[in-house]
Amino acid sequence: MAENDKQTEEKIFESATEVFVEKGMDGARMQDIANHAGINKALLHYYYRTKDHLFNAVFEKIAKKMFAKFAPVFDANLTLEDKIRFFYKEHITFLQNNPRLPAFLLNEINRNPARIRKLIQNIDIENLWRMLEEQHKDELNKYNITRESIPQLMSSIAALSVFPFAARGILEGILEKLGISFDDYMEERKEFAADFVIRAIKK
Amino acid sequence: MAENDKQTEEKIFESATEVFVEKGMDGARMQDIANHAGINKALLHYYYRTKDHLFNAVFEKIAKKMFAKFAPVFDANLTLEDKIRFFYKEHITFLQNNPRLPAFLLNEINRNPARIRKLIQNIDIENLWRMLEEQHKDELNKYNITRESIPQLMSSIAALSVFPFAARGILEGILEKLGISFDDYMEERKEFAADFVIRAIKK
DNA sequence: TTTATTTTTGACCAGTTGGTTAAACTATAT
DNA sequence: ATATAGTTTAACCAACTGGTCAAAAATAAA
Repeated sequence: MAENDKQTEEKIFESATEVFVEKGMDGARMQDIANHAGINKALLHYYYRTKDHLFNAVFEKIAKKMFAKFAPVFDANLTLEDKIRFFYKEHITFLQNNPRLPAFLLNEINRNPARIRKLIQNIDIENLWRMLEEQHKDELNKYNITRESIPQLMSSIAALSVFPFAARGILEGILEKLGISFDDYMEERKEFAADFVIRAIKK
Repeated sequence: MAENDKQTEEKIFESATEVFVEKGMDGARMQDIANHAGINKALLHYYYRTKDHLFNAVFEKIAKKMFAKFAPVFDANLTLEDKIRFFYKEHITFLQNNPRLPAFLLNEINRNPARIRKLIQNIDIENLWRMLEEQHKDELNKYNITRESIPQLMSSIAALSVFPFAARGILEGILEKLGISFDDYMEERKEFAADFVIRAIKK
């Protein structure tokens, strides 16, 4: 019964995602995932042979979902500054809805760097730079952006939105003492980060 | 024999640090730590009653070491811009020598946010702001820094140096395709991050 | 040397974990 | 209805894990 199949398999996948994201690969228990899905533990192994298989399926989906959020920026028909503003609005909103993803991904990537390599291989940065150069060739001379500085710039842009979520546990503690909620801080950040980057790259 | 005591206890602590940082609390095995220290597993429990005790000791020491690196910036007798340059030089050099610390700390903080709260409570941010205001009262009007934007600014500054290490697994993969080594990227970053921040805060 | 104290060890244990298996159940096809 | 194939379960297992304990070894005190 393909219908029920999908239901069960999906239920397993969703439960696994929740448990893995919260506890990490090492901390997650197959029994937890089974309970969470309301099924027998053996059924997990029926659909996904091992814990590793299940984890890899979950990890790959999440990683792709995360990377996909960076893509739209490059084909949007906007000025460079508006692209930056657009990116932070979109990306931070996405992370607000999936606040545990950064910490999960960073941790698992660190635990097994090889796993992410396959996904990275599909990214063509040279081409990315060419697109950027073409789309903004007339306004690019107003900014401190060169082909050489792209890695530094890109990682800085990502850092400003990803880091606060990855470091939420500390940040929340500090903000609390100042009477600021993490949500307010993050909402404010959409604009702050964009302004920050724009000023930093302006000649 | 207090002499030998210290030796053994220290050897355990160092081994535990290495294993915990590499594998995390969940991934670390007491047997691994014992092997690493060249002693019997029961001896771990003799000095540190449980895995939790041992982990907490390790975690607290590392967290304090990490936070301590932020402090010198506030009492150095330098202009604001030089303080920023000084910070990145010092902080990134420290992380170059302890490249796994960011991922470890972020992960464990995320796994148990309560643990870090105690350490944060000692930080007086209001006082920090007062110091900054006093030390740089004549040059502060040249920058876009207000009491309200301090959390956004501070977290941004930290993000630029910490994030690349936390995301090393991804970053290294991307840099590799461009023929850049992580070490070169990180060395370059000491200056890039400082310039980036300084331009971003300048009026 | 003898005694008392501390440090270190090997053997062991109970609980947990990922994974297996044979049987029961369900749905589809003949 | 009955055989067939796919789905789900309860019971089970071997390996592993943190932790214990009594005895041995090493050190200090008498």
